[in-house]
Amino acid sequence: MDTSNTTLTASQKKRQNFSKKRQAILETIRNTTTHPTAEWVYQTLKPEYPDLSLGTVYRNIAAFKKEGLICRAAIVNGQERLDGNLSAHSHFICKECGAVLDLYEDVADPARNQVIEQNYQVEVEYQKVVFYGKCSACKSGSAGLP
Amino acid sequence: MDTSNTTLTASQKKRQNFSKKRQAILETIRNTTTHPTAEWVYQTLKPEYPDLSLGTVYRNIAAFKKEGLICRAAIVNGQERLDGNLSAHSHFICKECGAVLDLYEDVADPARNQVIEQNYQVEVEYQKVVFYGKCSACKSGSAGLP
DNA sequence: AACAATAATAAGAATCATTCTTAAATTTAA
DNA sequence: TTAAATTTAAGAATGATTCTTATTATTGTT
Repeated sequence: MDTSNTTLTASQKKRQNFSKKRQAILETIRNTTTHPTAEWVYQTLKPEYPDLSLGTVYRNIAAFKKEGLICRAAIVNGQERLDGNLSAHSHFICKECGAVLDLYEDVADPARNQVIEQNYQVEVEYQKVVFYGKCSACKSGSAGLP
Repeated sequence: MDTSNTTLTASQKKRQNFSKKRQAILETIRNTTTHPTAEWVYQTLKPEYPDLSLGTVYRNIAAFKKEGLICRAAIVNGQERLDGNLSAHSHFICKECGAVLDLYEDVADPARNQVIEQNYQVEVEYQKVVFYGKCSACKSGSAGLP
């Protein structure tokens, strides 16, 4: 059924032609390790794209997540924190200022998922380990929401 | 100053005299392993307390969390899932139906927190491990939001 | 370039979980 | 029982996110 020629589906075409704003939203998320909120992305791009709307940021974030280009790092104080880094890593969340840090220590026990699957008759796709506490800045009292 | 007599602070007194509704909200959360939402608690108690208001459920949940009587198991589909079980355990979240299961396998590595603290100059208070996938019901296609 | 089809956008309304306000009702202390 | 403090119901307000709609931009095709 027509799968061997060079015709692209509408969805494939769409993906090849990112608009400037869409591309900028993705790059902004990829180029930071702050695990930003949608609002932060919007405020960051607003100067360069004065007619950018918050709805566009949210709509593209939803699309990127569906396409697997970005993912959710966490929800902190009711706001989703995004992550453009898809490599396996875990996070530290500062309970005081809300900072989300990347941790690259090995925290996943490969044998563990199998044990869980057997003990509960579930299918484990992935797991997340999140550490909570105070970041170095908040430990020393030099706080301020990043 | 004045700490050795039997006088109780206002806050301590308050805690001794739970209203019926307040007590019922706490017991409802404690007596289920479904990790309910505030709305579920409300709907569950409404028949027995016809004049219960959702605001009362939310207000008491906030108080219980602050007092450490209950905690948050997770946020699933934008809703907080509560946990009256304060013992150390982790959770499995079904990506399909949103079920939150308790896992009692040992997943916390005591040495790990120290490594994280040293490597990042942070203060780790606790960590959470959450497994994501399909629960046994959703694996076999017999779904239905619990 | 001009056209039609498709996709992306800005603006703002709508939604949904949660929090807040207020006035009334209940409980407590004395 | 009376006054002070607490708790509540009801519903308004909030805040993050999603949806709607009309407009604009882009693409593929002549």
